[in-house]
Amino acid sequence: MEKKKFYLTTAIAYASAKPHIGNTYEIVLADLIARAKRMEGYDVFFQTGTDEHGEKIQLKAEAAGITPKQYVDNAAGEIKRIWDLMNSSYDKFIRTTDDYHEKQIQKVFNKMYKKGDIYKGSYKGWYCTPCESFWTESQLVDGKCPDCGREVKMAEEEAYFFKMSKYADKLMKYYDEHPDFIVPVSRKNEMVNNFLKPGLQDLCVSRTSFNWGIPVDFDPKHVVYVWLDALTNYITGVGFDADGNSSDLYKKEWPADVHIIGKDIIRFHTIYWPIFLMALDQPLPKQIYGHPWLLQDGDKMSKSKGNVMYADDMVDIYGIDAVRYFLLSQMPFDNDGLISWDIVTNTVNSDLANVYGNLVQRTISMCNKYFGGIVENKNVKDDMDDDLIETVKAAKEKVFSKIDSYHIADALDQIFVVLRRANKYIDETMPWALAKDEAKKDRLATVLYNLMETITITTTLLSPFMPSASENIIKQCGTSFRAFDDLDKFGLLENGTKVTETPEIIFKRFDAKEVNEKVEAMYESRKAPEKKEDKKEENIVDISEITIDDFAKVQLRVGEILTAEKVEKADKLLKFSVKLGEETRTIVSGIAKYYTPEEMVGKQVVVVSNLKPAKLRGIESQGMLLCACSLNEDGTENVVLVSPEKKVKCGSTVR
RNA sequence: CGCGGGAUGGAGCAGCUAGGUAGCUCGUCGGGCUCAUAACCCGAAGGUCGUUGGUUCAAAUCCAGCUCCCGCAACCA
Repeated sequence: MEKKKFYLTTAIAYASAKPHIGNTYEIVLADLIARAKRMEGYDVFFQTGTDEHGEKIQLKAEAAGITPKQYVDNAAGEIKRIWDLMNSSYDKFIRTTDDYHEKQIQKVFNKMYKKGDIYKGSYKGWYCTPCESFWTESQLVDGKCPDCGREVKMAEEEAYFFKMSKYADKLMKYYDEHPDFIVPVSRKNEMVNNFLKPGLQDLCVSRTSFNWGIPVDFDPKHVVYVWLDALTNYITGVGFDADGNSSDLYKKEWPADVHIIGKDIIRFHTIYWPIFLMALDQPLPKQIYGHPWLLQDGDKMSKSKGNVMYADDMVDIYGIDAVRYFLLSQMPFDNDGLISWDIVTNTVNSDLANVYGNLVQRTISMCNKYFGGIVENKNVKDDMDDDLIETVKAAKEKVFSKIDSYHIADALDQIFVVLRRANKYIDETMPWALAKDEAKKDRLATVLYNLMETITITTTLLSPFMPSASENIIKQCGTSFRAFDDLDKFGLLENGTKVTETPEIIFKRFDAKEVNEKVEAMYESRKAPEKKEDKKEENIVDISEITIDDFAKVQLRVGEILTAEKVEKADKLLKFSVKLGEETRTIVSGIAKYYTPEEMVGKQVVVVSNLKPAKLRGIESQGMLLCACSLNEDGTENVVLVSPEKKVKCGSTVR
């Protein structure tokens, strides 16, 4: 019988920075599913890769003084290194800078254009020249600029658009007919209520403001929008051809069985991606699973907060499989998971070392001690065996049904129920007592056989989660992985199996204090060089000296705050009118978290008075308030207004 | 009133779709055992299931209001 195919993908990782442990979760999760499916007998194709275009990468490359291509080569290499380090068994690693991909994107764009789904248009709107901004009809006040009240004119900026709305009904219908399309379901409602019901806007699918992207071949000053570029990897990677000459691999694998993605990009995968596919007359993926995030100290992980946890650092300390285990066991199905060095240490110790590792260790050493390492079932049964055996036999079904519904932590928990049961079985049967009585030798043999059989089956079940550790254990047990079809049977372990004479500890215990010291030292040793690099990369201006003339360009003046109010629908912004000598200006500032409007009124502040006006939440801010900013111990920001030390005349210059 | 999620013993979670004695892991305390990685096994303490009201013989579970957190969106000159 031919094997059923199973095509799964991760989202492709954005090649702008080293992936942290939260990003790494996704590849481990996908890898687990891939391995589990292979074990079940599916013919699995597993694709991952990197997303390498876009303005952000262009800017980062410029800041680093290298070409974007050099930048992404480097970043993609780093991502691939970590994916490999985590022992992920992908079949294909696609990069959006691969030439076959770029060529297909151009074809796809062309095809959509010819079909009429993409049209050349413009950000058209009412343009206020002094304010340099576009307004929609509804934003205008009496037909004039809502900001400055001046005349506006109809203006355009050239761009290509995709007719999203054309496919909206079809997409809704697809949702209805495929209730499992979006997992978890709660996300589906979010998409429908937020985007489909209000009506889909046409999506701008080209950019002219930067050039690091795939050029539109018939209009090369445009670059293809990154999401159209990135999403399409799922078909180009397996050989899709827009002209109809798709590869056999494509014909076999597409549609994908599941796209595994982070919950933050569900919208792109459940709305734009299916619609792009409809436009190409291709079938839609069967399922999108938007997994939750790993939060560090209750916060979304981000580089700016420092002390970010990386997979390779964790592997250095705990080992690959312990890290994989942690990621997979810690993440709830529908809720964000937590991570910290203490939590990892604790989890690894209590689950892997105490329950699993120790069970293996004590069982092997008893086999050696009492029977010279030979495992043999003498069939001296006891009622107390039944519960253990039933628990073992029931595990397979439970584990795989949990994996199928992406309840990964629950699947692991099912296995650990068996392992805990086995530890208890040792206490119930008391092998050391049996060993003292020669007449009970055969009973003792059976007890140890039951334990070894339990270890063989559970270790096989654990192998997709922890491939190399389970292989190691199976080897120490002197046996081999149990076949999938036999996982719900008990008693297939061959008599005469010989365990290793020299068992080695597979999961050792860690001392939380030692781990923390190690981590401290690691962060410390890294601090100095990394800081420099960061500055070079992101804040090139900060480190270069300026001349007095440069400084003279900045006009600082003292202003007095006349009024202050909150900006509607923006929780960070306060709007001020500030008196600067004769004139009064409107200034918007993001300090609502630190100051209330009331306490601001009457204060004298330092204002950058010749800053180019900018629009914030639709309000023009004509200057900037100076604040002293620092990071608190707990990572939160402390922001304090800079104010003249004595009352001075309004509008005084500051130098 | 932009959209959505959450609130369950000290910590992290399950239970809620189909109401009926509140469950798991970790931690704490007491005991047991000695094959094992100071591990393993047993027992105990600890919760009026965010709050108020409603439906019901019966509500963590269904309904309504409220409070507080967290995401998305917007936004930090």
